[in-house]
Amino acid sequence: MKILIIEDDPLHRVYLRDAITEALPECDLVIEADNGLAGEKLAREHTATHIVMDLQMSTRTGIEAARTIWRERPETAILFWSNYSDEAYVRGVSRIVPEGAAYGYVLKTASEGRLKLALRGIFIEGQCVIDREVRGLQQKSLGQRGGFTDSEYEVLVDIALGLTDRAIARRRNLSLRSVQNRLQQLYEKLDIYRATSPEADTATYNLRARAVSVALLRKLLNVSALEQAEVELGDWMTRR
Amino acid sequence: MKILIIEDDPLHRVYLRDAITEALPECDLVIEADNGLAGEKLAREHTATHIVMDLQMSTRTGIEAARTIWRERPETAILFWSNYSDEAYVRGVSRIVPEGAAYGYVLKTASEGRLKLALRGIFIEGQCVIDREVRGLQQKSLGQRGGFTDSEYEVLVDIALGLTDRAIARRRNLSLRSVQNRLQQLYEKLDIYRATSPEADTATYNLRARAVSVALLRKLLNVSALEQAEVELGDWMTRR
DNA sequence: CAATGAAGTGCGGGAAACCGCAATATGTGG
DNA sequence: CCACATATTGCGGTTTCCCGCACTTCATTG
Repeated sequence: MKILIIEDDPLHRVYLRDAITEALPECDLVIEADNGLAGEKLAREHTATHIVMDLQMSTRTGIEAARTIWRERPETAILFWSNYSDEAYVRGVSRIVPEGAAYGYVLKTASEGRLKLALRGIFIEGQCVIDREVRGLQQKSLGQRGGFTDSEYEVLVDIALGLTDRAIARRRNLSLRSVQNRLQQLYEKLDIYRATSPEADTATYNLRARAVSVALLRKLLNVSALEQAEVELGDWMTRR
Repeated sequence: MKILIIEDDPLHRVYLRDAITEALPECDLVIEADNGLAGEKLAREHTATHIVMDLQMSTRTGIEAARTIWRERPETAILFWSNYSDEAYVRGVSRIVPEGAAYGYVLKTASEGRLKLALRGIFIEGQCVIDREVRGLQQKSLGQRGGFTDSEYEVLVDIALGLTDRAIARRRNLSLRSVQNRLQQLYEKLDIYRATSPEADTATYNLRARAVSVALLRKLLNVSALEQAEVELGDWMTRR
């Protein structure tokens, strides 16, 4: 059994390697890559089917690497081992996981025991192992209560990129008014109103800018999701 | 000689401890804190004058911790050991360093040799040791060329928080028009114009939203700087 | 099939953002 | 003191944002 580690912090890499050899004696080979791109390459060369990776790497995000790897071999088991439980990451992962693939999401703050348990669960038992902290987000983001629909998330990203209502309408094939409707729902759910307390003589917040701000502060968005969206936007702009 | 480590990642903590004991045999005591708040407390109790800390911690940012520590004892030598060289961090640090204090800024990607050299330079020789990658930013941010003045940076933060022009004017004691002028300079420097290529029939970007976006993408702003600014804004709002 | 509800669209208007122009500080060096 | 650059302010006007209101789809359900 062969396991591929994709992780850019060398300290975390040796920690992972140790945890793996202890938790999985049936593993006889551990390969390592220190960025997403190299990870994709190694996965292809070794036809790796068991991978542990960080999200948030320089040359290629974990999400991106996982997507191309899963596109080539959807049965690959991947454990995401990440510092953060931002909604943007969780949403990004659950958006790309193929039907029936075994995967996991555990935080780096988890104990060594939890990590080892997840390793066995995913790679031996073929289960999905998701940390409780992350699980909470996942529920919320897919279910209704307080969560966001995909279309709301879309406009959130679009205004975060700085697009005008009109540009969003063009991009998403909607009327201007529909875009504005979605924005209003978004403002509603983000609770942008309730803004300032005392004399409401003049508004203190620009709604769209404020929405981006609170989305960032509440970890609904993060910068690497933004980077991703930026290149997608670039594609779209040149394509037309 | 006593050294205080403030760092939330346990792996990095032991790595640091090892590097310190190897590079500084004259050091006979190493104390550790795993967040900024605990770090402040330990610094006070031990009257620590030699500190190595991470920026980017949960309970209290490195910047915040350093500020209170330096306020109490400005001659403290602090080495910032960070993952990122975002302009927001560099600007934050150089904003709070007291006159004549020894400090350093080295990236976690630096070799162990560089780290040890910095440790000796700062704690023994009383020098300032700043990594080249960081140095570049520092030049740019303080000097003119392409850099931002403090007032431009201020409005950048304000629009990132979602404030309206009027609200910014009130907060900074300026006229509405002055705020708008600063914004235009900001847009100029961020190169927001040059935006879309072919048919400029309608604008594709909302300037203020786009400005925040590119500032984030170019690491002129980051989320923890935003969080910081958000609480300052909260203070200001209640105070009036 | 009628009823209910959710999402999209058009119209209209008030508020904010964006910006050119010009007058007035403020300040720095000769 | 004057000359010059820089920053601030006011005015006016266009564009975009924000949103209430009314109408249309379209799907779900009893």
